[in-house]
Amino acid sequence: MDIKKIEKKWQERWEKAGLNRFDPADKEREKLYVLEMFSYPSGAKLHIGHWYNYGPTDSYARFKRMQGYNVFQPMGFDAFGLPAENYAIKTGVHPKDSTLRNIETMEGQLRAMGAMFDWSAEVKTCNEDYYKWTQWMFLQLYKKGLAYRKEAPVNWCPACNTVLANEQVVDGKCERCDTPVVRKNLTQWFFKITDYAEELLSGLDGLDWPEKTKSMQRNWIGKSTGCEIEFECDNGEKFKVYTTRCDTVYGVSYVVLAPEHPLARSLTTPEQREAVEAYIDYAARANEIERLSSTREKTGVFTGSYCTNPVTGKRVPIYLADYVLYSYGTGAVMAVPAHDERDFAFATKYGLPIVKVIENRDGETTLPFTEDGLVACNSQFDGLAGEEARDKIAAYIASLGKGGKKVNYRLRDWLVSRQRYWGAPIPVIHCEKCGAVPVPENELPVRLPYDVEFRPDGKSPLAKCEKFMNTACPQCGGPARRDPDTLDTFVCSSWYYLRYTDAKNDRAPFDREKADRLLPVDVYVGGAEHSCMHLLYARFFTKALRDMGYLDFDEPFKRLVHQGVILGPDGNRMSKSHGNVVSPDEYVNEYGADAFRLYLMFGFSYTEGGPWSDDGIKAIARFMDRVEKIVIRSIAYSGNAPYGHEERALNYARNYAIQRVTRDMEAFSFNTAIARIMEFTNALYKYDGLTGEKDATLFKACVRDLILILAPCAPHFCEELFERIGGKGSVFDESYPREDADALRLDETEYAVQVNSRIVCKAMLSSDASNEEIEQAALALPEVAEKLAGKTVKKCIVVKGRLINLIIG
RNA sequence: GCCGCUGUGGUGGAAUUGGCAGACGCAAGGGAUUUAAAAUCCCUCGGGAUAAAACCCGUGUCGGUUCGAGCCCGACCAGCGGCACCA
Repeated sequence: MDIKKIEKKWQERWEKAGLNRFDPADKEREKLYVLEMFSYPSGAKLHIGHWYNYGPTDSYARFKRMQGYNVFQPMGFDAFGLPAENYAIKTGVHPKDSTLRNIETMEGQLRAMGAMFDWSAEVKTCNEDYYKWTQWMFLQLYKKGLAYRKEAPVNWCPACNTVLANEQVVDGKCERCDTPVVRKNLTQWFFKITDYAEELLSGLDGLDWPEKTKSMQRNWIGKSTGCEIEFECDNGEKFKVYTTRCDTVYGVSYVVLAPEHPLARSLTTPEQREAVEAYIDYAARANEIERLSSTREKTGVFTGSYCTNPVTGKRVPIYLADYVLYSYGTGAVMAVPAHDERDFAFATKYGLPIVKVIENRDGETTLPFTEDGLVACNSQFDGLAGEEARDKIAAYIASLGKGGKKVNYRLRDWLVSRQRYWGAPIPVIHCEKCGAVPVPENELPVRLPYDVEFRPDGKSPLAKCEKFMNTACPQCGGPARRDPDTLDTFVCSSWYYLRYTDAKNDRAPFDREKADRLLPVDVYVGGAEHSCMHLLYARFFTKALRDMGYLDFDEPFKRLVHQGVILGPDGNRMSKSHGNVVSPDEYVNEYGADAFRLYLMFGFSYTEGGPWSDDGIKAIARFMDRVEKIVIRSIAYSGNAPYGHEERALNYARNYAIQRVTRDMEAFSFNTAIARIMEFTNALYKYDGLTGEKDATLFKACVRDLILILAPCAPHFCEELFERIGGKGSVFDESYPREDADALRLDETEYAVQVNSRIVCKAMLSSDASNEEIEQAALALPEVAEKLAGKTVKKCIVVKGRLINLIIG
């Protein structure tokens, strides 16, 4: 078979017949939205990871199409982002030019793969017709109060004199120059994802996602139930602390505010002023490496002020320490050194009292004792423990009007500003009179200018482009400046699955009816590295758009599958620096797209991945060769043998294969699906090799089914074979074979016969025998009789169709 | 430190979810065909023991539950991934 020729032939036919497209007019077939995470065009070519993601998933989509679904499988490009910009900085090639060029090659390669992508729905996030709507999304969130601006610390590289994205910070250092990154306060745009923390958490329960991914998201959201407690300072100022251990409130020996806490300075006494200022300065300068270290010694400073524990009435000193995070809870904690390791370390260092108020129920109480125990502090709560103690004490605090139960989340609001060029400009205008004014929707898109100096020199690249920056305030008409920042690329990818449903719409980001019809995505396939970013952001967008009335569903991705990672032959992640990158191209050239896809499907457990090895790729070519040969042989097959034992065996093999392959394809268990197809092929060879008259009708029907069940996994190849045996039109317009339950019902089943749980022999027993009959048959076996000699059967276990176990003694 | 996952032949990986461990392949060895090679086809292929069999051992380690454990429970070891001063 001339692979190159048939690939081209069928790809053209599919395109012409519109076979790859979702048919919106067809209301008969049930829709099925199969989505692969779109491509990131940072390199010019498809790598094995793309193939591994898209090839097998396309086979799944084709399989579902044959099962009668109206399948929608779009593809596009996540085209904004740092790599293109960094490449530009290095080489001088404009990000737009390199990106569009990369997209063009990748698109060609994706088409050559032979996947049934619906290219009529293609999106490229860097094009105006897309980012216009990304900006529109920003404006809707802004209107809804879900986008806001505040000053926040960002990663700053003092050597490059620029802000870095989180992804650019590797082990606390700048990825380009290895300089430790420091924090710097800048005014930034945020999305209020925390408003949805609870729903993002509870919504996970109903999703058909890998448990690992769900637990990562749960962890990331980090719900914690605790208690807020208000402390009043000597000067009358009040602040709240947050604790999950309000049962230890009787043991508070000091309180700590984060150095950034707004009361930090006002609570400082004149004598402490100098030390406090020095400490605040020190904390602000602490670099990422230091901050990341949990073994770092605790530091802090006394403010000079005191406040009162509302439960005990005791006065305790107020400290500042950077082991308290301003961004979590209230930015202030009560310190109970006896029952918290951090407080214990701090109190020990600064000579603060350590007061034990919880006793270990089962043994000695060695401090710090951080587990649940009995309250023991001469209070009305003595003797209570754990949750009960916390409930009662929280209720008591609430009754004092000093706080009460409170839920907190670890999740932070999403910082979306980037001081970068290659992204969607933030559609906001800053006016001296009116402040931050959103760009009116009818003025979108805010175009990203082409001629911009994007080499880093400490300023946002767009800020240096006067033509871009200078504009008029939409509110007062006076001179104003545009926001010089661009949106995080994750904003672009948070709604692309919606745009696919209506990619050409120039009046709206998507049509509600179309979106509601196609969504949610039925199966979403992509790498696990996006567990806490993209997948969480996309869920947030869906929920926010729902609440704004643009959608009618709660979750974007019903089922999620992560393909594994194909590593280099040395077991390391493929990378240029490791020198272990394997290119798919040479294999695709030599063996063809189908063989390469088949090999990826057969050689790995899909969700596991593993080190690349081409050991078996020849075997796949051999397998395809065997299939082709038997198909050709079947064409001239003749014979009219009566339906006998061999025919039944062949028909069994056929139906067994259909049954198992159907199940395995559904489960993304591609390696076993192909193993079953190989077995069926072997059965055909076996039948063919028999002497005597053959049943040509059966044989041809079997060969036809072989082509059909293999078709999703080797599309061009099977189209060609289907045509050879006289099939009309596309094999993908055929129904996927269904197993015949009768053919799978055998008269006799092989049983493993055990005596005292050890296998004695095997026996063919009637399939519809009762347990008693099976037992009798087993007892009649000579091997069993031998073991039984003189002993009695105490128990008999029968597993229908599998084994019988006689317990004797 | 916390959370999660994984551990099966020389090798990639299976195992109907508690029921014959090692499907399907690869590699290896032997044979057929061939002047020869490639290709193709057939046989063997977890370990031990044996002339061969019966038999014994075997799913990271050690225990447990069960008629029966790769699968469930407990403790540990190793590797991978995520989070990490979240009060």
